[in-house]
Amino acid sequence: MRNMNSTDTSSRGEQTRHALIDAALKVFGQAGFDAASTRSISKAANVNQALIGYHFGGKRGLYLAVFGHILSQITEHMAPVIVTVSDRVEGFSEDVEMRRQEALEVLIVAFNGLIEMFGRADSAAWVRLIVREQQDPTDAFEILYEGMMGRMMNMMTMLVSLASDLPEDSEACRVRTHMLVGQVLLFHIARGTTSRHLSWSGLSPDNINTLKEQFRLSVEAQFAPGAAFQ
Amino acid sequence: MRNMNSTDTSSRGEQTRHALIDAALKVFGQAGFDAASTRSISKAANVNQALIGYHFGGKRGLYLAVFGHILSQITEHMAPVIVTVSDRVEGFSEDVEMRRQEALEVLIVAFNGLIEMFGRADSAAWVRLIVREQQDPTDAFEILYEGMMGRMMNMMTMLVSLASDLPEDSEACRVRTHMLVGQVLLFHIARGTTSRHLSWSGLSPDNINTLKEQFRLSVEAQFAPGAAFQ
DNA sequence: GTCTATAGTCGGATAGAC
DNA sequence: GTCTATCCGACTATAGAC
Repeated sequence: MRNMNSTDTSSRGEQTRHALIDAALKVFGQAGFDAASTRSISKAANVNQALIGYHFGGKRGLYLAVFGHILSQITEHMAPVIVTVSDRVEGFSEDVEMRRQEALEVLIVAFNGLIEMFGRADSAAWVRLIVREQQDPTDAFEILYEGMMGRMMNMMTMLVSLASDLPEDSEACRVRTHMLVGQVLLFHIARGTTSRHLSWSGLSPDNINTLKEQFRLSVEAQFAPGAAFQ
Repeated sequence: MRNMNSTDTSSRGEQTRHALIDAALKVFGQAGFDAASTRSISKAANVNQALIGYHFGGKRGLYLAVFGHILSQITEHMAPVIVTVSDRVEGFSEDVEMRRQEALEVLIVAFNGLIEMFGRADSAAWVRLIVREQQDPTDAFEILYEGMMGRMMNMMTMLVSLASDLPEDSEACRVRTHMLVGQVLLFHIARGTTSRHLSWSGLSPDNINTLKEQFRLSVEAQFAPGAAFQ
């Protein structure tokens, strides 16, 4: 029954690694790096505490491995969105007004991808970890930013530029892109205020749809041909 | 030289309390509740470690006292804004279109107050603490929400309602208000991404002005009479 | 109200048997 | 690769002198 092939991803060691990363994601997300103890993580993973040292070199190594895992999950989810965007950008019209309209549509598609990703049930733990890292970024944040987030921000900036009159490399364009991201992400970041002000507990599929709908309305107004989007 | 009056706010004990709260604000903000040690706080405050127990009952008590301090600072800063808003709302025109325009102006004033408050140099430490509490709120967050943030969110919601066709108690109105807050706050919350994507280190007065300017443009577009703000 | 000293706890790491 | 046992440092809280 046991598979001796060392490349088998279900070998005993691999199972242990997976169990630890999975448990660490939850425990680190819940408690933060310092408050999370290796004892509680190993207990949640049903694995011996000493194995954290063996497999990851220590608590910090496990933490970084968790971010590697988050990166692969985000990449997996956003890859199709990025492909769609790339494809459609290539086919954009030569006509300025038409291109703006096309870019706006693609922009909404891209942000919907973002909203859906963070609407996934298992993303709540990621968000906590990412938000904590944002406060003062360490190597763990580098993994995410270099691996995916930077690319995504640049893609969004390009779409904002194409959907407006702002040059892609202008500060205004980047600021406005950041603001759009803020419109979406605050619901995930500021759980405390969200749940009280909106009486939303967590983010149900209904809540996600409301978010997408209201975001679309907001963006369409901001990028309307007549809008003072200079 | 020494003042024996027990109501004197500069008595030795008061000085100690202040020094501890001040140091705790910085250290808790930097490291988070668990990673911050009472030793490092008392050292930063130039005060004996045992005095945390004496004055605040323990580490947790000091943490709550810090939030009380943040609340008083926020209240102090936002009080004049709230007064201005209240005054101007009372004088709003009967005419629907005019009132929308007036409400939009006041809305921008209110948000500028928010932007300025979080632009203050000393607010960086608050933001860290507030963001951490948002993840899973405790008594400390209650202090802020009950004391100020809930009131502010309701005020913003009222202004959004008056500046649009959305009923004040509708979900859409609250969601859109939340999105506006997100547009502003992400710059403070997501330092890691902000600094990389915008090449902003911290938030200089120039950055704050850019923020206010771009926010105004965004809001004017969203609330333009022709906009699909249903 | 302040200080020193310490009790009591817990956490991360690791040696060494299997 | 896994497990037990343990070391050792760091932490909070507090007793008790001043």
